[in-house]
Amino acid sequence: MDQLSSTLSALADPTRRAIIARLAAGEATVNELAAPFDMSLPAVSKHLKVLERAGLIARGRNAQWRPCRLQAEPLKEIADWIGRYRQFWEGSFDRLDSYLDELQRNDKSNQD
Amino acid sequence: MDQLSSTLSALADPTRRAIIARLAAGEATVNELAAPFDMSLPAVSKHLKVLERAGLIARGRNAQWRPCRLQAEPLKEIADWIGRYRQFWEGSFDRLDSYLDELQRNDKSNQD
DNA sequence: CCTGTAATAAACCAGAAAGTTAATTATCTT
DNA sequence: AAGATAATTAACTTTCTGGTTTATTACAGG
Repeated sequence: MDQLSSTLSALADPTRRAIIARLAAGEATVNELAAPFDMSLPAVSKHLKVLERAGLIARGRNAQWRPCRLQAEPLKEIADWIGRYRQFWEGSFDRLDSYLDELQRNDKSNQD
Repeated sequence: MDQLSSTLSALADPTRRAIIARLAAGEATVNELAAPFDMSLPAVSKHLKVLERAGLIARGRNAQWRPCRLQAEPLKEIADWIGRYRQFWEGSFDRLDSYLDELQRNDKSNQD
């Protein structure tokens, strides 16, 4: 799966977004991350694996703990993608102008 | 499913993102949208239903055609969510400062 | 060395997703 | 009324997802 798709699908789950939000406050162990959820530890462990495979978290090692930390870089790709459509939700816009702008931009960054 | 999750999961598919990109250039019928893909028409029809349920497209009616048009408003919610993490991918940052900023912001817009 | 704690792995299950082909509906055209 | 075109619906298959419980691995400390 491409990077953008795997980042988006990793984020398309409220539990995983909550984990990201928690990690924005700093490192945390698996048990700490799991505490707020009404869900087994292995379930949280699986969510972490999804986030890890998407490159959104990294895991260290400290004795029997695996502290997780946020790796936000993949979010940039989403921000970039969505930025192309900003004009479509921001107030009024002239569709033809928008289209022409888009075509011009496409000289450099295309696709998707 | 919550709005943010359904928008993110709708976008977590390259076919659907390509459809969005196409619609940014203006309305299109189902057959027009399906043309670039090596996939049956019903498959595309299903993708459109996913996008519609996420509020990302709207469908009109013109004789036997159902022209689709982009509705980008749900993207705003993603942009807002992701904006909270901008500091984490933009160059260097001081984590404690970031955290404190975040806490302050949370007085107003919380969750997720 | 045994026990407790942190975490992952394995095996399993139910339901959702993404595709297929064949059938159906709706509309225009002649 | 018949036929062609646009699109959806139905029925089905396969694979993925998100959860469970039980078992296993890895480490710390008495």
